[in-house]
Amino acid sequence: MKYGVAVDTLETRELRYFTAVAEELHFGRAAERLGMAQPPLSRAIQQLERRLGVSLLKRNRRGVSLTGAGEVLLQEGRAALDAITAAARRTRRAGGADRPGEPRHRLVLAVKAAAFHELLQKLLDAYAAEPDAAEVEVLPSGTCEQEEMLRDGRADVALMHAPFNSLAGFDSEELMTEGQIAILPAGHPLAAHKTLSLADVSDIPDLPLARWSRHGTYPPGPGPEIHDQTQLAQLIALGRTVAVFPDSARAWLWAEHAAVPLTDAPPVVTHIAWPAHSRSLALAGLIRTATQL
Amino acid sequence: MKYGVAVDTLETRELRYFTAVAEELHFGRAAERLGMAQPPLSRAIQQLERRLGVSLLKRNRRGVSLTGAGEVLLQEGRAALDAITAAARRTRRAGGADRPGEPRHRLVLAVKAAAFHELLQKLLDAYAAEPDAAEVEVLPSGTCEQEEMLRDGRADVALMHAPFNSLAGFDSEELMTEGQIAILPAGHPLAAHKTLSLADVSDIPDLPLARWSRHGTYPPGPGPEIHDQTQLAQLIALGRTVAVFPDSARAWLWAEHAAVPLTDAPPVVTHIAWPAHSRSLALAGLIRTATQL
DNA sequence: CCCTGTCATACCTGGTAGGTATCAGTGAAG
DNA sequence: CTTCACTGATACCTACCAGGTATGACAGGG
Repeated sequence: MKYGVAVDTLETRELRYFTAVAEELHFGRAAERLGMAQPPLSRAIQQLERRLGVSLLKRNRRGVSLTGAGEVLLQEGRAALDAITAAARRTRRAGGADRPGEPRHRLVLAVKAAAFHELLQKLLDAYAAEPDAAEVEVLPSGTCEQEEMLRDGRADVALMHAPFNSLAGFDSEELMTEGQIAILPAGHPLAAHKTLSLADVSDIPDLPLARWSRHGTYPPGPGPEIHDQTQLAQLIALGRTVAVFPDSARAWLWAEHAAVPLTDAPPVVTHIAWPAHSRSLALAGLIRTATQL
Repeated sequence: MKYGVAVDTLETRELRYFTAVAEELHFGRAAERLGMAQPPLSRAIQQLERRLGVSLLKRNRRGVSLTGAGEVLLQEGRAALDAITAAARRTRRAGGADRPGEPRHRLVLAVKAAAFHELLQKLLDAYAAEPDAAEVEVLPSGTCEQEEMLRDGRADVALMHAPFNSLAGFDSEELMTEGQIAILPAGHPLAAHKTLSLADVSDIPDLPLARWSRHGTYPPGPGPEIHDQTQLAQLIALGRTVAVFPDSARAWLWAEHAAVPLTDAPPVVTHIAWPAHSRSLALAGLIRTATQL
């Protein structure tokens, strides 16, 4: 009996296999995705179920579906796999930094592409002036992708916009709060208003709200599909759409744009966020700098 | 070349091995703790370092110490191992619950032993009255151990006392806020005061503050070492110590005790907290019940 | 009724994890 | 200076098991 102890442990391989099957709901496709043959995959899952003493998949005629325990393992397994790859990435990033003078840890800061201009600039400048500042790599991320990047170790720290980003699972500090504005074509009648409400801009007949891409998919609606800010700026300038942004977006407005404050939009809070278990000195320095801005 | 792809992945075994060595700082002892011989352990760590392309340990004459990258891997690896065992535990707990009627997920609620009496009672009663309530197992935990229990899957949800527990890394909802009181022997001169300050109780000559155990160790100081509330209650009754508690501790005071509000003690906020990635319906129900108390 | 698509089973093979024996370096003690 | 004690590394071997191929069992659809 080699097992019988340590049944509360899973192997990385098992997590990867199960996740693939649970996502594909098809052993053949999952095996293909994993770059292996189907039979060993079937067997591995069976062994996993036997070891855990739990049935994870319902093998129906024509396909596979998850049991309750399977759903739990999919959730928890993804989190665990993220933690594992994060460990590998961060370790590798910290490596090689031992010999040349200081342990000059490189920090990766995830930032929503084309946001936080001013704040980011100030932060980087202030931090670079610190005596023992680490090198900071700014990693542009797609819409609301920062959470993933922190979780899987691509980034060490991120600037986030509550309530758009979820701070759940991270440590964070509040940096600033701002209102939101509607960005309209300069010539539009509504652009003349001193203020607007969300209701005012959410159904302007000729100006549907733009829809941002998130992981390649778009929320439903009539508006144009957008995946970068320049694109959006152009569509607004052309009088084809309207968008709602935090106040600091004024920094990149064009002459053809008009900004009108929204009275009832929730305030946007910018946070600096990082994995709760982080203990890096370099990170601590960056956070200190940020909160003292 | 079998590797060359997927270098950003670590095996559970490798994480366990490295963690053991990093904690013991001694290959022999680590191997013993892992129940294996020393040579394969040495080799495994070497392979790990080669795969990551990073040196993790400094092999000095007489023992081993961690490099910067090693420190990072120890931190991140512990988090990953916790996530892995949490996945196994929670999956197993969810198992077998598929067939009998509803997927009757069992929830484990971690509670600091002998705290939250009233609130806990109300919560359990209210939740049990819900139509599709899961079975809730109350898991008593030592001082400030709830975080670990959530992290490694022994618990699904916890009641925590900010600022004593750190909510970092979890999702949480605030349940109640209360002041703190000093609990003194009834006959003591200070017991006659209407209010006290922290300074007043922190150095009463004849009543040193009690020191709570945390993971078997005690903070330094002159006071008696305490590891359960009954013990403490008795020592206070005997006039040997004084303690500071949230207001709700009045529920378990003895006749020989006197409670005096503290004016400058930070308020204690009771939270219900859970892993941020949790998606369980049963958990959501419990949280909803808690916030509506 | 056959054909197709699905997952499971049977059997084989190679890589590798882990064991034992031993080496090699270093500090302490005599 | 020599020797001993204690450390981690190396050499070599074996057994296990992960993964491959071939095939079976079973269900639906034409």
